[in-house]
Amino acid sequence: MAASTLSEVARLAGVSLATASRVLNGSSRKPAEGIAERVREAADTLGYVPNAQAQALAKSSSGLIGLIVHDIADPYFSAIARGVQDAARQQNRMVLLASTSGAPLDEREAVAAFAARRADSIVIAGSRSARTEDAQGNTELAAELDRYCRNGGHVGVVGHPVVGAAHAEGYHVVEVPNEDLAASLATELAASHEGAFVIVAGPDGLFTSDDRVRGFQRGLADAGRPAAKVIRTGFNRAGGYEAGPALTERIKASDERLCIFAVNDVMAIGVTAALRSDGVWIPRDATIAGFDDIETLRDFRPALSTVYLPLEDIGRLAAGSAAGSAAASAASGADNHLYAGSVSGEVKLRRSTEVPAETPS
Amino acid sequence: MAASTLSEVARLAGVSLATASRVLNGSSRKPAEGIAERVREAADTLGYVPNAQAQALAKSSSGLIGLIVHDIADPYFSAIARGVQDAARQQNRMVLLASTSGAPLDEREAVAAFAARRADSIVIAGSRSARTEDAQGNTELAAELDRYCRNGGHVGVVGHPVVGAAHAEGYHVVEVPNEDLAASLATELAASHEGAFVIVAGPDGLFTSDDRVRGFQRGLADAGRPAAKVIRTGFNRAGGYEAGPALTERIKASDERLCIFAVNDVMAIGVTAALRSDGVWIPRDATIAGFDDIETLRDFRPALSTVYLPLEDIGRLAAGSAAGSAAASAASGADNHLYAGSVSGEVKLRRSTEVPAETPS
DNA sequence: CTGTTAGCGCGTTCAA
DNA sequence: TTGAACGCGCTAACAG
Repeated sequence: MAASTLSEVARLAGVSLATASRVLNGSSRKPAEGIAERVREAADTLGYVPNAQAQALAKSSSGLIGLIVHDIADPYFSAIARGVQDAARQQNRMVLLASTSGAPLDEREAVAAFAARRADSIVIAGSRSARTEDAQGNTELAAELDRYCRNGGHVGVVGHPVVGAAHAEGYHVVEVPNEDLAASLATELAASHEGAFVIVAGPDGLFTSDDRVRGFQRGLADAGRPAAKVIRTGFNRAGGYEAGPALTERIKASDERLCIFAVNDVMAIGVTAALRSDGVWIPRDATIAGFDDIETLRDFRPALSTVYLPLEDIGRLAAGSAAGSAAASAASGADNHLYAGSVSGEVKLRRSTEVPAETPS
Repeated sequence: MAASTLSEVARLAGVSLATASRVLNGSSRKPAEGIAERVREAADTLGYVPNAQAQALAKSSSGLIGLIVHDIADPYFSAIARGVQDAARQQNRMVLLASTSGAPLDEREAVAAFAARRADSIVIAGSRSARTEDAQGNTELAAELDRYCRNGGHVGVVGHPVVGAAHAEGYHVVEVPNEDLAASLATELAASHEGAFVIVAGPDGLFTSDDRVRGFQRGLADAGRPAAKVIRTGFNRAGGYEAGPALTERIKASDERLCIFAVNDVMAIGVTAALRSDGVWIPRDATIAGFDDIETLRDFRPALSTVYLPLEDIGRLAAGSAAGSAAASAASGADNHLYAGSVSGEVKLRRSTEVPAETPS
């Protein structure tokens, strides 16, 4: 990766390094236009590309935003990534990507790598977990983040603070009202559904999943309904699919109509696919709702009832909380290094939870 | 972003910089274990994180892979991104992300930014375009890439070479047999479909789209069928949706069954949604096929006939062609700086192109 | 085997 | 305004 350097440009233009630097990169002091033109010309003929590494080293600011996701191919994360990317663009920065499949230790490693690259800020988009097997990983991740923040880094976390993380300066959280929205969803569903409810959830300890389960149960309770049974499975499409057989059995065994709440859309899709292969049709034989309102899934049939989440905005906010700390602080009085803004969602009832008016042919 | 430096560690451990460096970062020379332990301890208590920028500057190798996509939230690109990410992980590198919405000038800028960061290699995943309005952008992009390659950079392009790019050392292309696969698709469809065909394509000049159109027409011709009419629209879901009305009209006007080929899956989904809103049902009133076999869309009903593309492998290959140049060169005899490997796909006929056996109730 | 030294490419003080 | 010199943090030649 050899390329022409600033000193080469300076020599060709017959000026000093300092002058060339002032011309080519934004400086407060503006050299004479005559000289400037010569320098620019020299840079052009040499095909000069400033070495960002060296600039970063000299200025100690890299122009990098680190983004940590579980899986970039998951539409949930790629939507957030788009938001982060957008914010980065506006801040004139670039996005460094890391996929960790959710393991705290991998995330710790990613944070360390970002810190090594002196990323200006880090966005952590994956759901936090409180599972015992993740305890050590969480501790180490928290320590790594803490150190990063202490060194002047900014962190934006989506959803929940990292377990055990200190409320350090520069540490921000984009709050996602998973619980309240799930409660609203339950309330609305309870209004039209008379049978029982079942929740297809992610592994115990996964905050996002747990929040949605808790909220849904609360909504049910508020509506005077008994708590739903909870099936634990993987937090992805495959997990939903695996939950299929148990659900099929329950549906076929009872005359009562069942309403399934899968804690995210891709799980709901997995469940639907599994049920379908068993001859159970939505919404004829049972109804189902998801969460996230994933864009790619909106054309699904039956249209999936779900909760819309402004994923792109979430990413933008998380990425922006680093650069726009001042604004965020101004908006919220106290506790301003924890708060990075919050977003709201919206319950979307669609065909998958419609109660059929009458039996079709 | 201040952090403890190597010299601080060295001082605390009572050794020289060089020794500390040798201990903490991989070096051929291994210091005595007693000293090494002291250094590691010092690094640990200081929370030392090596400055990758400085390392890169000294070694002139950044450990960065630049990835250029049109839109990271598009499942096609996020699947490729996953592959790139995976390859990066294996190479012990990190991925730098840039979304450009397909404008060559934006891509040029991204390449420059990657070059500035001294990325070891750059992967360009978006479709190339030969539209006249992109001519200047293509030229500049090609020039930028050329310079990058000449400076020792490696480039991996998915699908088509950048228009006008020199076949420079370090320039690789992952060939995607869009045309042949589209021809196969046409052949298989022609075997069971008796009516006319229509193609819903992207803008004229978009290589990926044009290739698929050409291949499909060729397959049709080989099967003794007349060429399909081509509707030009946006290369995304919205484009497909917009093509709906025209298709509806055609379908309702004629008694003949129509088979639609949308040049990618998301367009096919858009078309399907539009038709459905007009009361046209797939595969009852018409059939449709897409291209890409997007994972998130596999649970769609009616199941979409399409052409499977190993997107993740494509990303892996494109990213690997930089690091594994030697292997790639060995595999292909001549022309080895252009060839980075090729992939194959597979026609997947599903329900969306099934001819109904008889009319249901 | 260890320590010293000279860059890597650039920003930024200082004098001039 | 311009230029010379130093330092950013680290690696890789040397010398010891």
